Amino acid sequence: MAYKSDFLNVLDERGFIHQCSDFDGLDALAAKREVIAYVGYDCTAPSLHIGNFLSMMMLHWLQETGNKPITLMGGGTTMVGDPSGKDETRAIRTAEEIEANKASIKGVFNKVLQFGDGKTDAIMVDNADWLLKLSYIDMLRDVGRHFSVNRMLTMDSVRLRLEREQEMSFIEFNYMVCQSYDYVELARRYGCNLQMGGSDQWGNIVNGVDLGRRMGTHQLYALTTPLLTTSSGAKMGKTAQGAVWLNADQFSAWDFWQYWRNTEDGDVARFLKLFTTLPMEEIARLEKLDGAEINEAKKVLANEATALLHGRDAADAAAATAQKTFVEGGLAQDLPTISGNPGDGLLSLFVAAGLAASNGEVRRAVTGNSVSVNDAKIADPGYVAGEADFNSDGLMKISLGKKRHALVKRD
RNA sequence: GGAGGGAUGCCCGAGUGGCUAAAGGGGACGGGCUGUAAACCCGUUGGCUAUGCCUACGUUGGUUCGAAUCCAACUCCCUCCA
Repeated sequence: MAYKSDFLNVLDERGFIHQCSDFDGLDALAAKREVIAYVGYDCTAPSLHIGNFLSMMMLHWLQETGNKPITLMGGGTTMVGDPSGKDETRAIRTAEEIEANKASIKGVFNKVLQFGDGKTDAIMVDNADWLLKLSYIDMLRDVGRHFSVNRMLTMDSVRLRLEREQEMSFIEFNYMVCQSYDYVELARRYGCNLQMGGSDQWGNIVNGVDLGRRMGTHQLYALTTPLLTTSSGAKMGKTAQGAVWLNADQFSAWDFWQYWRNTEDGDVARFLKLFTTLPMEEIARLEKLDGAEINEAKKVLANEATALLHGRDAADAAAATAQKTFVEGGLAQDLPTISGNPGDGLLSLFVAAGLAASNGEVRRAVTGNSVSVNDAKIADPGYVAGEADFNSDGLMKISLGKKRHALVKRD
C-alpha cells in the first residue's frame, strides 16, 4: 500500500480518490487520526441524490478509520447558488424552501455516520449560522481582499460561462467566496483540516485552502472524488422517475434496489467498492464472476447498497420481491400497491399505480403489446377488471413492460 | 438611456398564412435479441367519456374564411453602444 494511513489506503483501494492538494501532508495527519473533514451539501432539493451518496461514503470511511466527519448543511450558500457546472443561473430559492429542504435532507446522514459528542463522532453544522450574519463591508475588508478577481476569472465555474457568453450574475460570482469562507470558519470553530467533494468542487475547495493560508489558519487540505458516470458514459442517477433520490418517500427502497440491480456489467465492481461496505476480498471474489453469473454480483450490490441506506429489512424485502416477481414470475406482496375493485377500468388503474402518466399513454402501451394483467398480455384498452382477476388474497398484478409492476388490492 | 436580436413540445432545434399536434436530433419509455446488463434493430413520445372534441408555439388583443407564422401593446432574455 502506498499510504501510511488507513484512511487514504481505504479510499484509494475503493476508488474514491481523484485529486488531493497534498497527499503526503494529509496522509501524515490521517496516520495520526487527526483529520477533521467536512463535506458541504446543497439544500436545493428536498432530498440528496445518489451523487451525494459518494461523498457520504467518504465521510463514513473517514470515521471508520478513526477520524472526525462534519456534515455541513448549505443553509447559507444555497441562498447564493453554486454556479459550478451550470450553464444558466439557478433559480433563486426562497428562505422557506431552503429551510424545508434542509429539514428533509438531514435524516439520511445517520444511516452511514455515527453522530455524538465523542472524538470521532460526526457533527452537523449549518453555514447559515455564520454566513447570514456577515456584514457586507466587514466581509469585503476581512475576506474579499484576499481574493484576486484575475484568478477568479480563470476558475472553471466562471471561465466556462464567460467563454460560452452565458450570463453570470454577481451573486453567483460570490459563491466561491462564501464556500471558501466556510472552510476557514470550520477550521477556526472545529479545527477542520480537510474538505472533500466531487471533482466539480475542486476549484471551490482549493480556494478555501488558499484563503485559510492567507487568513492564518492551520494547514488545510483538499480531496475530491471522480465524477460518477456509468461505463457507457452516461451521467449516473437519472431514471424515468427523475433522479435517484436517497429519501425513501421520493424514491422507494424497492426502486433503489432495482436501480442497483440494473447496473451495467462494467460498473459492478466499481460500484461495489464505492457504495457498499463489503470487505475488499469479498468484492474481489464477486469481481471474478462473468457472463450471466455477474447477476449474482448485481444482487449483492443491490442488497448491500439498499441495506446501507434503507436498512437490512427493506433490502431483504426488495430482494424477496424481486425473486418472486422476476425469477418465479409470481406475485409478490411487497410491490407498490394501490386499491381497486372489479369493475375498475384498466387505464385508470395503471395511471393510479403510477405506471403511466395518462390514459393515453396506457392505450399506446396496449397497442405496443406491453401491458399485462396477472402476466397475461392485454390487447383491449377498454379492459375492465373482473372478479377472476383478483386472487384469493384480493390481489391483482398489473405490469407495464417486463420491469415495472404494481399490485391492485380490493378493499 | 439608445440600437439590434430572440422566446416553439421533457431538452435542443426547424418551421414566416391553410397540407401543423408542429420536421430533425437528444432524452425517456416500450418491443425484439439477452442475463431484470451493454451494444444493436424496431416502435411510441399533448389530453379526453375519441372516426370526434379540447389544449398548445412568451402574455394580451387585433387582421383573416383560416395564424406558431401578419399587426399592436406588454413581459422576459441576449448582444452592442452609453
